[in-house]
Amino acid sequence: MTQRDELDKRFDPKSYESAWQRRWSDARIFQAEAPSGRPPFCLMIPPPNVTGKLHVGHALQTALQDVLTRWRRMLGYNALFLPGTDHAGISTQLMVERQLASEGLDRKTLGRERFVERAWQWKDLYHGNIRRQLDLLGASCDWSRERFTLDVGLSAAVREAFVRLYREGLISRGEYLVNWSPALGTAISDLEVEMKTVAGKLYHVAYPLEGGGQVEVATTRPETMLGDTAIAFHPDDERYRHLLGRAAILPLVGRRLPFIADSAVEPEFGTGLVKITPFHDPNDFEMARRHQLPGVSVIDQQGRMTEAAGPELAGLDRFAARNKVVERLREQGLLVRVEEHVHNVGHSQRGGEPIEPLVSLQWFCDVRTMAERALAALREGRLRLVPDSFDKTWEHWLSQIKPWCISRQLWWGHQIPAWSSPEGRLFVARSAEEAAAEAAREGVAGPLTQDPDVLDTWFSAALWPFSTLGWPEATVDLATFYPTSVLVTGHDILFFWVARMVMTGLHFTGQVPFATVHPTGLVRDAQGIKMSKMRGNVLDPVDLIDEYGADAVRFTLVSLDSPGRDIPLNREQIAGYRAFGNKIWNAVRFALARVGEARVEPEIETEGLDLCERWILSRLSRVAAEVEERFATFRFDEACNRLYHFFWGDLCDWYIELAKPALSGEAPRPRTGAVLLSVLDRSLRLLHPVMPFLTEELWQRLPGHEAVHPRTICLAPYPRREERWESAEVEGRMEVLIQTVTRLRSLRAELGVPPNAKVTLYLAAAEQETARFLAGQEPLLHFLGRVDSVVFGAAPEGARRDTVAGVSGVEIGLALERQALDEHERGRLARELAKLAGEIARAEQRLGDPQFLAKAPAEVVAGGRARLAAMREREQRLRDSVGGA
RNA sequence: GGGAGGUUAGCUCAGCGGUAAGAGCACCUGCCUUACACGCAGGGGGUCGCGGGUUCGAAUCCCUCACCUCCCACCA
Repeated sequence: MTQRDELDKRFDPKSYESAWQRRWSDARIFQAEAPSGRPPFCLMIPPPNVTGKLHVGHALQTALQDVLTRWRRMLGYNALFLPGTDHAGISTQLMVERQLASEGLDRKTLGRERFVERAWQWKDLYHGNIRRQLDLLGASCDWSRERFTLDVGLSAAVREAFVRLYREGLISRGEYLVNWSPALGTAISDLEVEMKTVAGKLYHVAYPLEGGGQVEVATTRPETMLGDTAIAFHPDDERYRHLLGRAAILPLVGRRLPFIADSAVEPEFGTGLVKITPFHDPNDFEMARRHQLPGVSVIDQQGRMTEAAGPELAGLDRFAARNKVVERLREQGLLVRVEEHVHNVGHSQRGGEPIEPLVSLQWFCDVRTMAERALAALREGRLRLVPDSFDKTWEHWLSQIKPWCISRQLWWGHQIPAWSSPEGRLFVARSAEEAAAEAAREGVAGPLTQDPDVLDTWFSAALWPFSTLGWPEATVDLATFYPTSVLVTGHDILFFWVARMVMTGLHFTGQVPFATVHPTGLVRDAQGIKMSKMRGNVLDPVDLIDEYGADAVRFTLVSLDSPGRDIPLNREQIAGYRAFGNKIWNAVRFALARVGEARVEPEIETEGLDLCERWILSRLSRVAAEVEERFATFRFDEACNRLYHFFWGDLCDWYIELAKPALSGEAPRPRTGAVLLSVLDRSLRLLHPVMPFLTEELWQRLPGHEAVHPRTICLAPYPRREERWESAEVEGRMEVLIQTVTRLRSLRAELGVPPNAKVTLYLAAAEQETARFLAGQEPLLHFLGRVDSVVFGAAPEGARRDTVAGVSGVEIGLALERQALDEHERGRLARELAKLAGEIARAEQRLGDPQFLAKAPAEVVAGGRARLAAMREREQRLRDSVGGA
């Protein structure tokens, strides 16, 4: 693509991030093919609210989705990351209503048609925001395939699905008790009800018995008693059995309440008698059905008392009515007592107020058989949740699923494709024309009116994996990309969305819509506390990107995705990964300045290379294998960890340092520059799915990168394991060098040798071969250990000596002027000695245990012996140091 | 009431039978060593929630308890 010249000393993500997103977009790099000869990889975005703003949870999911997509794309898949947005019925409608209110308007006066127009304007106004934010994050979406849940195609899919389910008898309309949100003015599904623990009161009320006497009934909602139609007790409850066939008189109203026996009653609670209010309590509704009891609606859709509640209360808010009822009962001496009572009350998730169970005419979807198939899919392994910790939750929820209330009394959404005639005949059809035609066929005259309700937003979301690809039409996209590959989404919408997609997917396409689901945790603040506006601990991804760059934000989020865990996000960590970006930047800057005419080589063989080059290639192959394995198993945290330590530890701390003498001509080695460039090329490619911008920016500047891919790193092959590069022997030898240098540095620091002091290093190795090897590394020892001369052989009397940890038989010594150990150092050595003595004792005991020798594997025993020997050697050295001072 | 997960360094978390327990950040010491002070080198710090058990060997497996999170749930 485009290449710029100088690599600025300053690492500034802003200088290239948005530019690359634009170039990728202009070049249509992320546009998927259909049809295609390549294997498909397809991932659908969980459509965010079209008028919303992305939060860090979205950023996390998007980053993970994009890592998977970019990784597969680089592996040669025909990758599709399909973006889109959701019309989000309730919340969008609320936003538009709020806007209207600020203009002194409300939706009722505006009328439905104009209100919906306003909502579309609102949608158009905000629509671009989501894309802008996804672009900032670096999401490699195919925007030519963007969808919106309320667009023409998806609306057609929704009507098709509805009509089919209706004709199959799985969707029906009826009057049932539903969760009603008075604030929103609509029914909501069970999932949208949130239980909250509240401190309430339990009122004990005396109900007079017909023919004298009274019984005591306990209730938390006295206002509903006006709708009582019976009193129930447990069938085994001896105390009340004699009441069967008798009746009580409802206070304040005077209605006759028969007694019924039902095992749903808990005899231990209260008095063991329950007042039955069929139309305002779900239990009572069920009980009333079992006993053919009538119901009375005493609360309306605004949460106010109805005429049926009597003239005094009619029109009063339900909570005001509660007080009034209590007052009247007290006056009449029927209030026995009131106790404090902590209990759970269902609240409307969106509206926030206590829901009111009430009876209304709604549409329901019977999902039992679909749920069974969704359960079977998981049990049979056609669907996998990774991690599988949600399997049980899935099982539990789906196996006791109840009908889904899919109608909403809103205006923004998919209007239900059902029309009724003046006489009330119902015609469910894909369009008004189809409904009219059907009515005509049936000889029904008169104008048809469409059901005013809209569908639950999750109904259209449930079709997302296939509706976005053109279903119900048999499109090329559908054939190419369905079923999709992976779904990544927050575990909080497992039931709202994932389970429903699986159900509808199986029902309409016969296939699980995705083979694998990766439920992510919720992003929390640094202390692990949920982010909320009220607490003021919300981090806005756009701010974070502005401050640290998208790559750092992505790397942080992705590296925190541990299985089944929530994600604690803090700025320090992001700053740490921005520093990693800076490290990468500078490593490349170093290489560009030093490699001369060398170029990236698409293929590299280890023949003729020196140890250092063979070592870094061996490490590179291993990290490629590890990363591939971790990506494939959704261990993004571990993948990031390996990449980070490989690049910073192996590549920068060691290889680049080791390459310095070679590149400056002090200790030339064959092809160091080419290896360095080629390793950087592969490293950038390995990192690209997580840090797309930085890696593209730098990769484009590597001389010879065009040989890997002519245009972009996005399409360059993802590096894989190269077994021919791997060598345990090479890594073992390098380990000797690394440990020797490390020990030398420690010794210098421990002895307080100034950085610029002239020092002679004495080096002795027990094994000939090791000695020869170290002798060959002399120039590197000078450079890395900052010593002036190296003498091979035992250190002279009086020198400070030490053994190299982890490498038996290598001894180093520093010839220094004799000086007394200071207190600090003496203390340190004494402590180390004591610790070592303890460890030696433990190791000796273990190795002396016949049980251990007999039962532990030979390698473990051998390893223990070797370690013991090394510890004894070190102990001796330490004694010498302390004693010799 | 049922279920799931957690309790490891000051903080946030990895590790989940092999015996010296890891990372990042924070902290301490010394360094602007010719890529990087968003850096380099060195270092301190943990009886792996408590108590039992299994095992030659347990942070890792089993059990009890404690505390914390979350999900589901019709004691009015």
